[in-house]
Amino acid sequence: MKNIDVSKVIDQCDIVSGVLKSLSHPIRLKILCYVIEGDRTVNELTEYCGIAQSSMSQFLGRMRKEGILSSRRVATNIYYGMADPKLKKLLKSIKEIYCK
Amino acid sequence: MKNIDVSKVIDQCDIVSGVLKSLSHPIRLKILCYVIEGDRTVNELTEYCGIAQSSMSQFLGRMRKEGILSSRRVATNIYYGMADPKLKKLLKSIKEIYCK
DNA sequence: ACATAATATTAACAATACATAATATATGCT
DNA sequence: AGCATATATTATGTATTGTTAATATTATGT
Repeated sequence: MKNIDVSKVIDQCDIVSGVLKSLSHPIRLKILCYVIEGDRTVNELTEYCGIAQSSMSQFLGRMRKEGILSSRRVATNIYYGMADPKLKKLLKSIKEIYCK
Repeated sequence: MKNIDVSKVIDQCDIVSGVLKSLSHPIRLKILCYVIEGDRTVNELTEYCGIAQSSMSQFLGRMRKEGILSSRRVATNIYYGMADPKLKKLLKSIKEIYCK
């Protein structure tokens, strides 16, 4: 196994902890775990998570601002998708570690 | 590459997001990145992070309660170490993803 | 142009987290 | 027993975050 070297994480603690903050809320994590399977509309996500539409919109808006989600409009629907390849990798790792 | 299957993450979103919350603060992340290299005393961690002793103690106490850090007393010093192998793995993954 | 469906924004409040200061506890030394 | 050092706890003010309700915007269909 490779040597443990977290020095670069330490240098970037502010940035990385910010990213992780996005995953630190159960609904946000649930959103991301759903969206990683494919783009979803706000409506789909709202029903899936069982929360108020306003809350969902705020969560999505926040994550879009943070650059981890992207959005595209199709008629009246807006599809959200994963915008950050690193986060995609991280979610997969999380699944590997916590769900086997 | 293996199929993406995050269904189990979804089942455990509450638990997993809780763990990630611990990494979502720059100082807590810094602490963990330092401790993963080997057990450290409160004093070492305090100086390393450059924060007040009381703050450090509260961060450490919190993470110990959450079960991600362990502590053992040696004379007047208390050494903190990683208590959770899964978190250890996760930190390594984070390093892989964000620091290469 | 109007009604409707989907999404976003704003405001107000409650809950949580952080920083700081002050005090308390535990251990070792003399 | 008394003192010094290391660590923990408590209390308080402040900031951040989450929730809810109300309102606004954007696009579609008639």
